[in-house]
Amino acid sequence: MDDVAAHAGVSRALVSLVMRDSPRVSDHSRKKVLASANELGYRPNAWARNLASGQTNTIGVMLNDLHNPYFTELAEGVAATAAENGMEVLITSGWQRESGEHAAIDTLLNLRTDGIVIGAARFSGEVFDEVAQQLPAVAVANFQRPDSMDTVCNDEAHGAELVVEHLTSLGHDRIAHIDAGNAPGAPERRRGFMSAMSERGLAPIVFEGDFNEHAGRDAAEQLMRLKQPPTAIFAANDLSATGVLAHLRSIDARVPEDVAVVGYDDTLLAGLGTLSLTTVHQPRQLFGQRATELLLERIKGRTAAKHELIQPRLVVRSSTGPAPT
Amino acid sequence: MDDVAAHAGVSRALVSLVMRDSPRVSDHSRKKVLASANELGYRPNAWARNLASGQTNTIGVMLNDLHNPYFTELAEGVAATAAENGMEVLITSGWQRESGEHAAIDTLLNLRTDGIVIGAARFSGEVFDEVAQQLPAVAVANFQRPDSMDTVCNDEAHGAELVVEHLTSLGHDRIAHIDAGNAPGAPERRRGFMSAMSERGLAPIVFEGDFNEHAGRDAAEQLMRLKQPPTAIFAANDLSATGVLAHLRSIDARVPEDVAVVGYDDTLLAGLGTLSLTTVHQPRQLFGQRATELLLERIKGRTAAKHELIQPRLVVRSSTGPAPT
DNA sequence: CAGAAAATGTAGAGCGCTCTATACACGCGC
DNA sequence: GCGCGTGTATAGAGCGCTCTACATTTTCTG
Repeated sequence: MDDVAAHAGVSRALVSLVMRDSPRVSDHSRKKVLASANELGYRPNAWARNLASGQTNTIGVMLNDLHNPYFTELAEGVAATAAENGMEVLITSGWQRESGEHAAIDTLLNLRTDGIVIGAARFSGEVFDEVAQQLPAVAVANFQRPDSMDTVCNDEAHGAELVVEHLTSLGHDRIAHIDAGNAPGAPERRRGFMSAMSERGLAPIVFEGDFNEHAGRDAAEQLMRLKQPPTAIFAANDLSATGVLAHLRSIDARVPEDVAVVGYDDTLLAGLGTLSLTTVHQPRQLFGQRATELLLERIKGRTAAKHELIQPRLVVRSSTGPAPT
Repeated sequence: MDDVAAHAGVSRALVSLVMRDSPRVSDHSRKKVLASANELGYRPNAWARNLASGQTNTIGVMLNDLHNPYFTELAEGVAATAAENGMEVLITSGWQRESGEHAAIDTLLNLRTDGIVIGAARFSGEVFDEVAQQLPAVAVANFQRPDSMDTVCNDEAHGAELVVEHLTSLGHDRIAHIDAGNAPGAPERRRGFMSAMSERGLAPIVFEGDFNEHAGRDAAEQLMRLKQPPTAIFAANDLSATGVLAHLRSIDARVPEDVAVVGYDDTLLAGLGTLSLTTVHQPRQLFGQRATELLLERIKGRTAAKHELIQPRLVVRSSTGPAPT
């Protein structure tokens, strides 16, 4: 910076003002400085800048798992909203290990970004509290709702209810749900399914499963061996639904004529022509947007915790149809 | 840091040594300082540390697109190798826009991370040169091979050759390739296919396509309307192959008895029981590992550019079988 | 055309750390 | 008792920037 100042024949302070786009600089000086900077290949040092200014203009995003589209779309929403507000985004990932998550959050805390978005749920409540105590933070898709930070969640239960509503309106009454045990989000989906069914006076059939294809296939096999097999199967997620479809195809059951199948998440899979799966869509980018907005409020000084619930919507494709009569 | 020093009754320099795990500190002092730091909730400020030390102990990873598993697995490989070497990883994404890529790389350059891994290919050669001039850098999956930085590429052509070899060994001789125009990697796959075919004295059939399901379906439709339809179809990637499968199913052609189908990339899709696609697997984590290793060499002072080619391997599943006689 | 207000530029004290040089204490051999 | 090496601790000068307070110049106003 000193070199640029000398080259342009001005003070270091002026160069600093130019680099920060201050309006307090005349056009003439600005051009002169910019030209010198360009000529010398000068680029402000972020570490020095942030140290001196005490702020980073950066939002840290800590993701549990980069492979999961859920989190990457969340990050995309954060990035878009951050960009609108002139902030940058730095991402760290826990690579699916809890130790990794701790390292990732530590990196961000050491960096003292202006705020942190946490897209992961493996931490215990105390960790959330500890993080929140150090920096403005908001957790996404975390069902613990720590009161020390804001949260943004999808209304899983409502998604399940939408499915039940859709299927019953098509005349289905023997509806089975293949769940995913205690995996994140699964208990909420199960509860939503069960209460939506009982509200309609229907007996909820729940089979144990998981968030993968194999589990879907196994559960479907058991379900179709029942004396009265269900006319509709609501799988834990799209992948699990894929397993269900595979089994149904193997026993020559027609979809949706004999059995209707519903997934959850609206992943790439669901949209494939071969599967064309009715599923529940979550506006995942919106999660990132709301999270960032809440974070910006926090950065500006709000302290009371806010908890938001985002509503999913049903995407009807050709894996569901009227119940067989 | 001053507070911790005062609390522990030592100098600031000693606290600094303790925080950096220096061996030059007695056990007694170390414990005392650590206890004080813990009590006061002290956490070293990364900005100040990096500014003063002139190094960041951090590798920056710039990805074109976080949604693409290709890049996220690359990043995972980088993270793993970086961790082994005691370095941290910070990720920025270009969100599929060129302007985004520039912002992402600028963030990293301003941060002056110890090195940069670039997992994106939209830049012009000059941008690569400019980046390489400022920081040690390595580009992955970039087919331009700028001589200013190291590169790690997958040997796409070889992957295509593996496919041809597999199919011809099964007796296929009318093999069609659905390509993906000039999308990254596609020209290399096409060239590999064509040369492998001609080497074996076979006429390469190439149809225009893209890296998506729709293109695969359209091309398959045209291919199967030929007077002599191919007995094997090698799609541009798994997604495109999914489209091929969908069309074949719609015209009741059996896979692999009537037509063999091969994808590329070995994504989640290929492994699904319903599709069970023979495909080409790329060791994507290995890319990240090699990239990081090259980068560490650069950081240590190597200046001559290295270009590595990583070999893919064929994963045979049930979408390929002996050619119909 | 004086005087105030606005516009523009500058000096210099930090920001929170690292790192070189140096100090001090201790035990060793001669 | 001296010099020496070894193990620990410290002082203090930066790292490259920002920001407050102030200086200087230009413009506006009656």
